[in-house]
Amino acid sequence: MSTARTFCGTPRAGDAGRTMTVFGWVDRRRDHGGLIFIDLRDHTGTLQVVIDPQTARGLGNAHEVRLEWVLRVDGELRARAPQNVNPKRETGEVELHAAACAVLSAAKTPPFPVNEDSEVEEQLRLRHRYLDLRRPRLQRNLRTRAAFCIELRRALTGLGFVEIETPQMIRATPEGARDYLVPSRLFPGSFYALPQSPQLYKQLCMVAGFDRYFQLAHCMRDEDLRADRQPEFTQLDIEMSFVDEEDVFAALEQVIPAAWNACDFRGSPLPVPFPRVTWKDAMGRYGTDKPDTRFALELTDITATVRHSGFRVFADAVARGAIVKAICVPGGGDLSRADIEGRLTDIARDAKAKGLAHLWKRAGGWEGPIAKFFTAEELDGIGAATGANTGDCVLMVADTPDTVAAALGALRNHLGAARGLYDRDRVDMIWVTEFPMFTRSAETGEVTPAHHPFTMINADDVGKLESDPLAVRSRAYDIVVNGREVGSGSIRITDPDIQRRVFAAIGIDGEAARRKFGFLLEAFEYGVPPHGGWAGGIDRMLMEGLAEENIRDVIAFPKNQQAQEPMTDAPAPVDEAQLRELGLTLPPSRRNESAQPKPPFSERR
RNA sequence: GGCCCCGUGGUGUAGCCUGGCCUAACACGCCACCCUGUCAAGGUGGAGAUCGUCGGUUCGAAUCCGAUCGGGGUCGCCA
Repeated sequence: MSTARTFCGTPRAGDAGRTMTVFGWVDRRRDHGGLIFIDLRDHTGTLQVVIDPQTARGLGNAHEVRLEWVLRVDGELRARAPQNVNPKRETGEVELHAAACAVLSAAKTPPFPVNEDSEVEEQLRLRHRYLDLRRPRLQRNLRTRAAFCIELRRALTGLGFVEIETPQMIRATPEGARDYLVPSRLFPGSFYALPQSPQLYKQLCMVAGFDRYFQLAHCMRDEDLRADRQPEFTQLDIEMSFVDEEDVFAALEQVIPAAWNACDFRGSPLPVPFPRVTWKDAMGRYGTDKPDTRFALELTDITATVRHSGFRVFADAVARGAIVKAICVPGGGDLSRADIEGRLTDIARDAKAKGLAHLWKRAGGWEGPIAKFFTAEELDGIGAATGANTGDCVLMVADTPDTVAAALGALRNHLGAARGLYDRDRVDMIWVTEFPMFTRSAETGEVTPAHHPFTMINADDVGKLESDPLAVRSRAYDIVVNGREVGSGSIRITDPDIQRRVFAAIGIDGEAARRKFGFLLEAFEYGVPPHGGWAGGIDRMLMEGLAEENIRDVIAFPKNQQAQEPMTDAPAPVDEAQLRELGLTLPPSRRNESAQPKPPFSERR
């Protein structure tokens, strides 16, 4: 088809009189009997094609044309009569009078509307993803995704970053998420793993002298899915040599806005530099390490105020070492006792809090079932600490610092969304810094790295590595957008002594370290530059930019919640011969499943 | 693995709480015919659903109960 092609969305009044050829899908048809209008669609928009008796010779079958048929139309573009102009349409001043119309492909009636973004059951959309992708919203999302990525590449390349591909089949590491494994044919019983991230390879690139690396890296993690989590996703991965945090921040504050602003996300540029909050402040003020800073509703500590109060629940808890914190809901006077003791208390309890106390500040003074337990001074103190005004409601939780943060943080997020405390088009992209180096695992009680074990620690805390590891701050940092973590990074350890002591803190001795990460440690013995980097979820950034609530809507061919792909029915059993070649045998209980593939989606419902 | 929500023609919904006027409604789509200026075209007529599945309660179940399957959200999990 070497014919010069005109895109459907492009002709304007000034093009009237031109003879042109357009290709596209039938978006709508309006058949008046003797006169037929067809709106032909491609990715640029739609163009009205007119088939009338004067020009319709040879187009006698035009009445049979249906939605989603693929047509080629040759004709003359004409200006519409003034009364026929459609101002709602980009191409509304013109129309193409068909001289010839070729059906390149007929189409079955689609299983759901393609010419509009109506709600459709997601499984059906995924089953016919090619039709879903043909619809306007996903066309926009994926084209924007491509634009975003090309701008990232442009900006990074302009800053001297080198794009390097790292392997997709690598050695499994037991740490972190569950690996997807790939069996080796030549070494039966041995497996590759698909990368959870290119972490170690990019550090090796630093050793290799590629002092500014980047990659739009595919990462695979076999964990349960969420609205913002797919088993296979894409990270903007960068690493830089001879840098500290400020250099990494500066690079990303240049690169991300360059791409973001080129996409005109939500109509406004990203504020630069990104505001910073330390992990400690984030936990204290917002109750989470990924705060949504679009609204205030901050946590305030009222432990001292209620320590000796007559409200025994608080006083006794504080005596046992608990803290008490509060959030003040502006205008929360409209929260009923049923609201608070129902939905809001459920949220607090889900976060392990034992309960949720509340006080209303009314015109006549403090009210609520527990108001009577506090002195006037204590109530004034709570009011002063929380900044409560008449008409507000103060919600309080007494517990361990972690539980208080989790409960009030969850309430804060809930109330922020439910009460519309922020502009929905606002985007807050912030740094969270100074994460703790280690956390204590809830179930095993073991000390584990909060980020990963190659993260450098704060120089001031080196002395605490053995004596008080949980107090050691790391040089790790996250980027958080509207309360969603989109990426994290750190300055890495290049000092063998520090690395050894960090491993020791998490129970990895020299022998284990050599076994697991020997290639990295050995590489570091040959001249390693100080380095650090960052990796961020492209999909999540696009979600925020495009205001999409689900990661699947920014990915061309995503998996469903069971990590299946309904279009191809992956994963699927394989032939016995394939297994044999790989030296694999399924346990008898699984053989039947293997021998009898699941019925295809169409038969499964 | 836990918890929550959803499942009704091709699509999206109503009906369900309070069982019987449901022989299941509406919009879009689909089919046929009419129609030369529409653009969410219009008009007339039509086809299309054993209400996810199985079981129970009942004289009677889309509706109540139980189980199960499928989808989504979430907690755990995601160094």
